[in-house]
Amino acid sequence: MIAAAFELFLTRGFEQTTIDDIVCLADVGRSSFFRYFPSKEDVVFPDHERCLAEMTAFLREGTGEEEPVARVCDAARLVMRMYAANPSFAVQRYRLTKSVPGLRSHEVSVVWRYERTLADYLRGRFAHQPDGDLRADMIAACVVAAHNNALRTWLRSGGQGDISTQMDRALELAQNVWRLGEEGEGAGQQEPVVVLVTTRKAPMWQVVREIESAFGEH
Amino acid sequence: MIAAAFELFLTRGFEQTTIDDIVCLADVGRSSFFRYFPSKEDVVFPDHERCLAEMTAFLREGTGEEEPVARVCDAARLVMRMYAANPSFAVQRYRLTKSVPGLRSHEVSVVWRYERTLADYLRGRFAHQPDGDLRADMIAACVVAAHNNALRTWLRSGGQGDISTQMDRALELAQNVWRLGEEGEGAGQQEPVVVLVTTRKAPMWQVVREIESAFGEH
DNA sequence: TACTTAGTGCCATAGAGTGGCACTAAGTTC
DNA sequence: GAACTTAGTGCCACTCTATGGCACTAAGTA
Repeated sequence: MIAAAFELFLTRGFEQTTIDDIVCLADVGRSSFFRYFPSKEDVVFPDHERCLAEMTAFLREGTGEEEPVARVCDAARLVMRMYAANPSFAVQRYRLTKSVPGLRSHEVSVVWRYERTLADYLRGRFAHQPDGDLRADMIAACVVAAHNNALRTWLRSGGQGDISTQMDRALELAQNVWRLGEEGEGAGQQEPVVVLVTTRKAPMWQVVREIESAFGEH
Repeated sequence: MIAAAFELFLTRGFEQTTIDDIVCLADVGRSSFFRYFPSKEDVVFPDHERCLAEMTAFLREGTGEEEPVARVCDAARLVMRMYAANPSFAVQRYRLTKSVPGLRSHEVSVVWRYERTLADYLRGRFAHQPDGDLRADMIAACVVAAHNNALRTWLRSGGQGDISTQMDRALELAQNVWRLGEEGEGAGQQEPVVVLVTTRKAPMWQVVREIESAFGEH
């Protein structure tokens, strides 16, 4: 059915293809189509449901000791692998999705479910932190954006070359942004820290005066 | 029509309400409905199209001198103000959207258009930077996530109190994360900076020694 | 042989969304 | 003032998605 659907979608277009056309070509009954795919759009994304379940399981099976951001990055890589497992199919689907608004919005809501899955995991990990929910949502959004950026770059190039190196670069950037953020805030609230920022050109007497005023009565 | 639709949606449910029901109650013709709203879902989000146009215009009318991240945060505030202009309507819509999957996915694709608008603006501003597109996508995703987090918190509380303070907090966190990221990379390469990190408990002689070693021959 | 159970196909139905046609009300041109 | 555009509206017919009910087959089971 998937093969038949794609053949028709790519030749005569998505809207121009009816369910009847597909089931005729695939030689199955009309109701069988809807038994496997909830809607016409779903035949274009047949493996997302399974991948989403994998991601949920992957995040659940952690020990709770892992670095949270690294964990969601690894979870995002599951989606990447699903695309990379079948490059030509992925590229065909990308071109189709790009040109059909209905498919695009369907894909967007699928992506949103991935993002919610990641965010819910992070919310659990950040439950103790102040602004934990906010940070969780932002990090999840960041990771998904990085993932999609790398994925789309690869898809635009026709599925040539290696995705994983570009994906690593993108996810690493996301990870760095949030690693720096956590160190700066987390440690800062436990114990007061004095940070002096100046240039080498500053005269020493001025540096010493700034230190004295920062330390106060000490 | 909007009032009639919401009255029916809230009493008997979204799926249980047909277009005929709405146009009967509103006393208009059936085709008039589709002349104003492309789909049944769109009657729930009547002002997003206008708001999206406002956001596009706001980002276009900039001089190009503004801090990019601050600019997209201000753009996000346009959406907030649209919700805040009519709190009771916003809360009704929130409860409706939360419970109807079809409306939820429709809202998600609307949010996606906002995110793309912000990302496209940032891509333009970061055109010269390495990884500009990637950073643009991630920042846009972050800002949207922060905005939605604050907005949903406010909507869950029933639209009570002031959104803008919570929104400021959320957007400021997003801004800080990306400001720190840029300073660390961009400014750090232009001029060497000495950063001294220590605690108040450290004895002064040790602080001075660390300063001397940091400044070296100076 | 009779009885479940999963999988399938066929049929009827509701309802979304599209397009065509006619009508009205307003302004416009001659 | 009469004929003519133009926007806005209502009505109607039609296509297609999606749902649900019913019957049939095949395979295993008592």
